[in-house]
Amino acid sequence: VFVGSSLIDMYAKCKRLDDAHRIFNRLPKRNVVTWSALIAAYAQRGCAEEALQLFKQMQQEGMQPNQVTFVSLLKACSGIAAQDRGKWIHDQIIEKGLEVDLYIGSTLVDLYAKCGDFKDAQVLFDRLPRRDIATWSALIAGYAKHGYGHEALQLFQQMAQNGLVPDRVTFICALQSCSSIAAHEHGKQIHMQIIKNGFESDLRIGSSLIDMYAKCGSLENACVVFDRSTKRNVVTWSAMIAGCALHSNYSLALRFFEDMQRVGLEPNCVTYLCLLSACSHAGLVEEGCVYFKMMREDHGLAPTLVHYNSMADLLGRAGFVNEAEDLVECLPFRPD
RNA sequence: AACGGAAAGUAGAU
Repeated sequence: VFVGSSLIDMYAKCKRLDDAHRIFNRLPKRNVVTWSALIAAYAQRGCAEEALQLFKQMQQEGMQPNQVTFVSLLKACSGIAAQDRGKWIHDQIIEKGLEVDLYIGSTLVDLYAKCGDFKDAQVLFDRLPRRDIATWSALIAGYAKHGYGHEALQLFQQMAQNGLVPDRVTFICALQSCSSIAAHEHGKQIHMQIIKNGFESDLRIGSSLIDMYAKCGSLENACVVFDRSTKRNVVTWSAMIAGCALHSNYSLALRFFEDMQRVGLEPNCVTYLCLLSACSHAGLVEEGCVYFKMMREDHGLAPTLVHYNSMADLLGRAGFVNEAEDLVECLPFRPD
């Protein structure tokens, strides 16, 4: 049973869910870990229906779920914002008296927050006997995701008052909260805390900082963060190009686009989207068309629906309404 | 042997 469960986990972590399920079907003996491993695998890959289906099958066979099983099931529900299904799982958790579990509590907060039900999320949060940094982050991220930047930042401060030290995830959530409401001063303060906590060289924190400053109106500070950074990857550069686009600074965007290639980095789909956005904001139709071609011809990147959308935006903004219409009609995708 | 907070950081329109 141990070997079988490990095999399922291994195949799942190699993204080979079919093989994981095949192993599962062939096992002569299964315990709660075996079931939970496969349910977790589906939940993590966003296959909520499969996870819930397995749970029903598990119950039919009389196998009792444990904390881990429930956490994975809740995650499956929150992944597709299925509050009704989540509530159904929640009821069973209450029946078993498992709501007090730290992981289950945090995942429940995450579920309600992701679904935008802040009333239930808050009530639950308040009655949990144990909370850690992930519990707080789940609520903060939920508020930030739904555009409640002020509430998110307030919680972030409250968390510190409760003696909890933010980690990378919490900092990124806090920075995103600042971005969403252009809270420049809060952003600067959080930046100082990041330095104090030694996270400034983190790649993800770095691009979040660039994004935050640009969205808070300071392309200058975004450039300062970029210049001071010691590690940069394609996301760092793309965040910078996105910032230039937001500030309608096409020439600077182009300079970053060229420099990133000079240091040996390949632009990806998002990089091109940032660049197209820069062209669009600057009204540079010809340049935009050049880059649209270049992404396939020079970098082997097939334009996706969002790239076509961006081109339609570019043409439409510049007054080429007919051309934009033609583009939408010839779309190799279903338009959204 | 299985589990929680980041769409794990960057992009369009509104």
